[in-house]
Amino acid sequence: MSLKHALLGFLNYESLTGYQLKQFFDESIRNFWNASLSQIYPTLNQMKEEGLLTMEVKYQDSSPNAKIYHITDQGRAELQRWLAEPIEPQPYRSAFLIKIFFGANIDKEQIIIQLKQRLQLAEQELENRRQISEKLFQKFSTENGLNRKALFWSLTVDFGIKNEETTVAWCKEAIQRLEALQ
Amino acid sequence: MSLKHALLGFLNYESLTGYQLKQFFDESIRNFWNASLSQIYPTLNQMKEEGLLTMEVKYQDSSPNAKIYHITDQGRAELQRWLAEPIEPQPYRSAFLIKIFFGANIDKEQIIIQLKQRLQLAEQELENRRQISEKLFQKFSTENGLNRKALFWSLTVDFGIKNEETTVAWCKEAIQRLEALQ
DNA sequence: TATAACATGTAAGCAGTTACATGATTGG
DNA sequence: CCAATCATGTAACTGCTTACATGTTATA
Repeated sequence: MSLKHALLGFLNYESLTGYQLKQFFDESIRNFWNASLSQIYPTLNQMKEEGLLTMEVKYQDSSPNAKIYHITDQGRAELQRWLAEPIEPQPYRSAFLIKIFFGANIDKEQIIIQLKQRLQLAEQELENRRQISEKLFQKFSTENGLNRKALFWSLTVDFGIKNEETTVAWCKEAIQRLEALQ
Repeated sequence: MSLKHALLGFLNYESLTGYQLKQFFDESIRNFWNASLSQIYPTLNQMKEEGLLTMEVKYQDSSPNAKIYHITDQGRAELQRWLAEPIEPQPYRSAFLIKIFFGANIDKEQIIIQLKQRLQLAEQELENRRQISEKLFQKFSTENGLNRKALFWSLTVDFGIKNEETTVAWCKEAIQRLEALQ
């Protein structure tokens, strides 16, 4: 389960609560792995049972009690193992491509409308990720380029940018090909 | 559920058994939506209950009895409705990008190995999809280009090709950037 | 003689979503 | 006074995967 390893990844940098982990997800890896609090909390509990984490209750005056999770040696070992393990290819699924595939069943104008929506979405996402990329460089640039951590982060952002660019290009071409259809 | 609509899409062209539908999946949309027989059979049953399909048993001498499914008017209406309905963006998930994101936790060589594996996979897929594309053109080209159905099919194949190309380019760049790291 | 192709399913489990539940503190 | 932020969960449901179950016919 990748969620577990993502949690281990963050907790290997610093000890955090479930709530904080959710914030880290939202600020960094949301674009390629999102998780809800209602999934994070039970997963952390389970990981504690498995010996990957330990938990410490922090009593707070000005806010509710919080459970801080710490990674264990076993957890660190599991993270390393997973990172080095060869990838198992994930099946790709796209409901949108099913629509395109069966597009001959409806008016081409209706498909064009959907392609234009998809294009707009991709353009927004592209702009969004370009901004993330720029912030990353502003924050973590050193005289020899990005620092080690930020280099890896920027690779994932670059992947997103390249993919959105591809989607934009494909949508535009698809719209043209359909408009050329008599 | 997209699976239902994919099944409706195929059954709108011709009546088929669950087994045949699986073959259609494997031959056409597998690259962006796969389904197992153990998911297809119960889904067809459910769709029959919902009035989207009717079922007819075909007794065969030379092979087991088969259940042929026919789309109903209600099924056709549902397919049209779904095709015209605006898309709800699907969350993208990539365990591989999580590994890259946390790549600073292990030796860069280990990440490079994984990137090279990913690159090889993408190159294979790219070759594969280019062949599919060529076959499509050989089979369905007319004097004004592809016929209507095949045009939509080719759009989905093109999407795959463009994406694999992007992945190939990104992997190569990522490997270079990591190798340049001292 | 075995295995691939034809043909249909059930049952258990997993990962993730959505809805529901509780309650304090801070800022507009 | 209301909404947002902080903080933790449970329960039901959905879609999909994996393992199991059954049986015939054609082909190598």
